Amino acid sequence: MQDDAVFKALADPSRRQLLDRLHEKNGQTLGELCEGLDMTRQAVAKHLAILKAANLLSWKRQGRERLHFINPVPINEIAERWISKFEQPRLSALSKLKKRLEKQDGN
Amino acid sequence: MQDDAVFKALADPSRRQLLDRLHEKNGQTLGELCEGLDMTRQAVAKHLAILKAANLLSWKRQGRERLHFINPVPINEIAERWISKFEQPRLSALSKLKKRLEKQDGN
DNA sequence: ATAATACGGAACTGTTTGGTTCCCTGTCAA
DNA sequence: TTGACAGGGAACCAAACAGTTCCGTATTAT
Repeated sequence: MQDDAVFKALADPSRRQLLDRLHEKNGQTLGELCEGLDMTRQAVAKHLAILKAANLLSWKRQGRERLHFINPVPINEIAERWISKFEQPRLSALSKLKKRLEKQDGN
Repeated sequence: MQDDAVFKALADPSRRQLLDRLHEKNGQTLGELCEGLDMTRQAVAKHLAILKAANLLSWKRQGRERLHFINPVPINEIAERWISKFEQPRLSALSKLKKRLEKQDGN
């Protein structure tokens, strides 16, 4: 599966936090992303590499810095392809569905 | 974070496959879900326990069987809470465009 | 009653993973 | 040109994880 890397990348809280940070402010450097993150720079770099491998972000060198840019497309693809498998337009419809499904076979 | 269990649960291909199967046919037993899955019943049971802990499915005993029911609500919450962080309107417009273009090309 | 069926529990194992430490390379400023 | 700054590579470690095997407990069928 192609989306495996994306799901695995999103499975870690630190990586989701990094995406959050990049979403707040795009184009941050490695050092910037490390601030306040209670882990070493190398650990953060590893997480960013995993996110990059999942195509969730990209970066480019600028001098001795590395600028990071988020790529929301794969997440959107999950929303459209995977999650839409369970697609019900609204939450109210969803809870109705759940109840109906539970009645369906059992009881 | 509350959604951590959901992301972790979705990170495994076998678990996604189990959700797929349940989506195709709800209310299946453990044995049914094991069929053709190239792993032992106990392994499948573990996966299902993880999915249950993430509130992605539930089950109830019926005699000596265990019937499984999918719960799409947490996935929808991801779609609404997490994914909407990344400029969903622009992206869905983009993917609609992409689909339209793919129809024209026929590839 | 006996045996097959359907599942539960727990110990054990190899691999993955999140994180560290140590050291190296490239870039900018004084 | 020297040194500080920003990042890169790789070895290493402990914990988590996917999966197995062995055995136990209800439930159903004969």
